[in-house]
Amino acid sequence: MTNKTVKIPESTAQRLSIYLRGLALLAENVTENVSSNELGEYAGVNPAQVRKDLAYFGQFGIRGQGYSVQELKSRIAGILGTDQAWKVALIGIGNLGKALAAYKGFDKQGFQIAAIFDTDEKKIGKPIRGINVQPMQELTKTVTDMDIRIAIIAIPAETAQHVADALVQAGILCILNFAPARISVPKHIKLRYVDLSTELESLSFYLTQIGRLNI
Amino acid sequence: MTNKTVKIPESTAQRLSIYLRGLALLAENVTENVSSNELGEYAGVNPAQVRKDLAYFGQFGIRGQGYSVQELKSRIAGILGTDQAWKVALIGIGNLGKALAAYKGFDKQGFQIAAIFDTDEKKIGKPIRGINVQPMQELTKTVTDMDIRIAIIAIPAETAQHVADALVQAGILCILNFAPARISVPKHIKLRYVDLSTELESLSFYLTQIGRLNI
DNA sequence: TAGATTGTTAATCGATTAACAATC
DNA sequence: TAGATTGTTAATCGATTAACAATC
Repeated sequence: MTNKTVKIPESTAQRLSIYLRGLALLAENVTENVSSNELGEYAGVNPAQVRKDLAYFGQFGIRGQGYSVQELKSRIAGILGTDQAWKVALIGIGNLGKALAAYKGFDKQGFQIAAIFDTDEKKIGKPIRGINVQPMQELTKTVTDMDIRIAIIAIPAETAQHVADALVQAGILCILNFAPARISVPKHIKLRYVDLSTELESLSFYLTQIGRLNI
Repeated sequence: MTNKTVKIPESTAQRLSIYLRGLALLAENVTENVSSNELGEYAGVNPAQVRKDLAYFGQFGIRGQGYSVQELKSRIAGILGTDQAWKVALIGIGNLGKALAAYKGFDKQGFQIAAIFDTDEKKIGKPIRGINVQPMQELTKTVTDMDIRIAIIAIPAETAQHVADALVQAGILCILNFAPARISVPKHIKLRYVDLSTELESLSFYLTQIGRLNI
C-alpha cells in the first residue's frame, strides 16, 4: 500500500488518445523525437498540459531533447491499454450500428467486435464482419460467457435503459451510448455518451451567441 | 453597450441540450412543473448546477413551485436556437454519412441537411433523402450560395484538413468532425470532434485503471 | 559549455457545489 | 402561515497554465 493512487482526470485520458494519434503520424514520417511543444500544437493544448499529462505516469522524456516518438507511442498505448485486445459487444445493427461495425480503426486500435445483437428477425443469424447477429435474448448469456467488458449501444432511445440494465447484469463495465437517451447505471460503470443532438445543439447555440455577442 | 456579456461555458450549452430532452419527455407525460432537483437527477447533475445554468439567461422558475415544463422547454429551445431551421452540409456519404443522414432527430431538432458532397463518381447525382449528392468541387459555391453555416465532416482522415479549409473559405462557422483526424481552423470557427477511437480508448483506460486502483 | 526542453511546483483560472435569503 | 424551491452569493474544488530549477 505504498502506492499513492492519484485519480487521473478523464480529460487526461482523452488527450493521451489524441497524443497517440499524433505520435502514429510522426512515426510514419520516421520522426525521431518530438517536444511537448510540437505535441501540444498537434493536440491543440498547452505544452505544459502535455508534460503534466505524461507526468502522471512517469518520466518519458529527455531534457533538452524531448520524447522519443517510438517509445512514447508504445508507452501511451500501454497506459491506455490498447496494447491488449478488448472484446466489444455491439447492440443494434441499424444504420449506425453498421457504420460503427465498418469502422476500420476498430481492430487497429486493439478493439474487436466479439458479439452483435439486434431484435430484428430479418437480421438475426446473418453475418456482419463474420459475426452472426444474435437475438437480444442471448445478450446476458453471451456477454457473460465471453467475458465482454465493453458494450456499444446503437438502438432507439426507448429500449436503451432496458438494454443497459441487461448489460450491467451481464458484467459489462463500460458503455458507449449512441442512443439519444440518458440512461442510469451503477457508479462503478463507465458510461459515455455520443449524442448527435447535443453536438448539433451546441453548434446552434454558438451561432445564436455570435449574434448576441458579436464575436 | 449596457449589456454585460458573460461568456457562457460550453458545458452549460451541452447541459441545456440534455435538460431540453428531459423536458420533452416530461411534456409527453403532460407533467406541469419540474424542479431543479428532478431535472438534475435526469441529467445526472447537481440541482444547483441546473439553476446556475438557467440563471445565465433569466429567471424562468417560480419559488416554491419549480419550472413550468412547457415554458422552460420553449425557452431553452429559444436559447439553443433550435426554434429556427439551420441548414447543414454533410461532407462524405459513406457508411457513417448515410447513418447520419438517416438520423430522425435531425429535422425534429430544427436541422436540415441542405447539401451533401462526396468524391465518389458512383454516388454523385444520386439522391439521398431527396438531395442529390454533389461533387466536392461544388462545395465552395454551394455552401456560399446557400448560406450554410454548419458542416458535418464524415470522410477519411487524410482529406479532412483540406475539406475543412474549403468549408472555412465558403463561410462555414461550425464544424462537427467525425473524421479520425485533428484539424486546425481559425479561432472564430466552432469545431467539435466526435471520435470513436478516443471514446473507446477512454473506456480501455478505465479498464486498465480498475486493475491498478482496484475500484 | 550554451541552448533546449523536461519535470514539477506554485499561481491562476474557471467550474461546481453549498448555503441561504427571497418568495411563491 | 408553513413548506417548498428558486435565484444568487460565497466557498470549494479541480484543472490549466506559468515559471523555473534540473539536466540532457
